[in-house]
Amino acid sequence: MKRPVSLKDLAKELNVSISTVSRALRNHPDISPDMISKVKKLAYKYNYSPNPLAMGLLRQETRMIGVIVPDLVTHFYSSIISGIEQVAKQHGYYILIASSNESYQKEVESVHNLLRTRVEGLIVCLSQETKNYDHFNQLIENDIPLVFFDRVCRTNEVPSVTADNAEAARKIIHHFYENGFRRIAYINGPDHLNISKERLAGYLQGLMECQLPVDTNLLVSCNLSPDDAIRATRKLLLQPTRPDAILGINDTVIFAAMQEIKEQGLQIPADIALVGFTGEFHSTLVEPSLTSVIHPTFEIGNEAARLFFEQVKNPKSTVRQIMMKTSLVIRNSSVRSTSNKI
Amino acid sequence: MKRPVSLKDLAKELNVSISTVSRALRNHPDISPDMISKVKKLAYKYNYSPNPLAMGLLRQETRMIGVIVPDLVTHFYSSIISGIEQVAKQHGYYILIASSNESYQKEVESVHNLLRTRVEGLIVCLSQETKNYDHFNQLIENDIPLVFFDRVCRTNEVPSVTADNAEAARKIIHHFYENGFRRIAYINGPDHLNISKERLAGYLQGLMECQLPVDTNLLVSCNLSPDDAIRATRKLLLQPTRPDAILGINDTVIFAAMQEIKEQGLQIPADIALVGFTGEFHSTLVEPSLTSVIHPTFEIGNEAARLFFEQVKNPKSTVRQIMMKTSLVIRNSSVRSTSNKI
DNA sequence: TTGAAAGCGCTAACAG
DNA sequence: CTGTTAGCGCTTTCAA
Repeated sequence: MKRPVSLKDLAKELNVSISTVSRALRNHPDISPDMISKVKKLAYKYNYSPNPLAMGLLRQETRMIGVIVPDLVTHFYSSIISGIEQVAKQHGYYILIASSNESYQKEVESVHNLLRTRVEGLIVCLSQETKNYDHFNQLIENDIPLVFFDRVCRTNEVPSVTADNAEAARKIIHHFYENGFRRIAYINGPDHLNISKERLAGYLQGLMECQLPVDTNLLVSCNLSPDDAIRATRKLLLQPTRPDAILGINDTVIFAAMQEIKEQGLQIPADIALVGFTGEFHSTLVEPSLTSVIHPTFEIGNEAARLFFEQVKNPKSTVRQIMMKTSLVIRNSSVRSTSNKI
Repeated sequence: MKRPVSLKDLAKELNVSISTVSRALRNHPDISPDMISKVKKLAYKYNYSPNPLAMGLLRQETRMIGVIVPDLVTHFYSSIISGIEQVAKQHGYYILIASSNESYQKEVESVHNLLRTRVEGLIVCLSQETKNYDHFNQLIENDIPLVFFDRVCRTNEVPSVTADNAEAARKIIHHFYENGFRRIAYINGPDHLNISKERLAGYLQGLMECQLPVDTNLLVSCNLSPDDAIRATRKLLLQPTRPDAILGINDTVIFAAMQEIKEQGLQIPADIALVGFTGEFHSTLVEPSLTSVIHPTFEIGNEAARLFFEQVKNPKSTVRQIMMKTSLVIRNSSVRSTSNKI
């Protein structure tokens, strides 16, 4: 792999100085028009492009953003990443992606590795294990741009974009209620996550508004793995009076629940109705199709990136928290009727 | 965002020269033990880490790999990316991901952008539109490491890793045959893609081995979008004698077919059996669960990265083509029986 | 055992 | 209008 052409190479061939070439390429007013065109022609011929390492060194900027997500293979995250990438590209930035695999340990490592490679800042969704947030100190203290999305922390110091989780959960309860469901269970995620707290709050508020009693037997938690979700589902199904509807903290969890419910020979939604969160692609393909809260993932990515660039431009910019509206897409898993919806 | 500490900073604080610090940090034998420990202690205190831009400039290496995929949101690609990342990490490399969105135009742009950022090479899966391969000339001519996976081209000059598509398709035909299906249709992808050609070859060979006639009415093509797959499926269902089994070039296509078949009130597999390719995650969740050829995606990524580093180490290394074995996972969509499999 | 200087590719201030 | 010089952070001769 031979060296790409440099300004020096061009300068030598034209018998001018490096700075002349540099200036010509950037249309500096001091340079004569024919010098400019001569230089540009040669640059084009050798398809010269400036070395970003040299530029980075000079300007102290790498034009790279580090992005840390809990996993890479969920549609939710890949779609958000696409959204981030779009805005990054518009600004001439690239993104470096690291996956924490839902592990605190790996998240901490990723932060350090990314920082070592001199990304200009980080856009992060916390791992489900993460309860200690000290690994972000270095960023915050040094005014290194940082944005959280979905699973957030330190919201006083760090801008973030989240979905309106409480409102979404609240709407789901109303939807269940309107469709005749009364014993509504909730499979929650780890307690320390903001998404768990917010969705739980919405669940409780929804129950209250519908004047349904809060039955703690209908409230179970799981880590976000399918296996643990199955365990949680079993626990619910073992109740003396079974729930007639289940809300899951996300689609992965609710898919697992669905599997277990079918396994036990129960009908959805006749015996138990289901609603999920985040709207994974296959919601439409399962049988019955899954009612789900759709998150505007691509836009969440867009907004996160925009918040990021706000900080790049102005390190002391105000810490904004953006909340995105979700929408409830009603499919067959939560509606008892003869005329099925999509 | 203040500047990270540099060797210079450390040198100044210790009243020694920059080179001493540099050497001490790398345990150079010339440096006295206590100098070494003094330097290291300070470096640790300020958590110094070498500036990769400076290193890159010096060594002419960026330790970055460009990866171009048709899309980011399919499990198939994200899983391959994870596989690439794992090996890259072991070598201390980062990956820069670009998505072509199945567009030739965007693929060409991505190649140039990535090259501009001085990635050390590229790992690529061609977009479905790509028929002209000139944008890889620059890489090939300059011995810049390049590896293709899944959808490949110029296999004489460029190493690649693919699945054994022909064999996989052949096995599917036998599977259909053994389960009593005789009119086996195939929804193929764009003709110019190697995966289309290879899977078609396997399909034809399989038919021959089972002594089934080749009926060109049962052979349709589509671009890989769900909409076009639905169109192709309709065409098949309109045949005077309907196929009793359909093989799809990938799972996206077969999911679309599944939707359309259900739409028309036909039963799977009673009326029509289905088998897909690539084993997307939701194969197990659809009803009936989908028989599918599973690709070892993570390992494909691993191998692609290994081929990449072979070239990094030895630019003139032999051009190897790696073919990965697939496995046929039999589920309900292709088996007529009372006792259902998973 | 340590320091000085050059150079990787580039820009910008300062001279002509 | 163009050239020279210094410097971004680092390693590596060459000197001391």
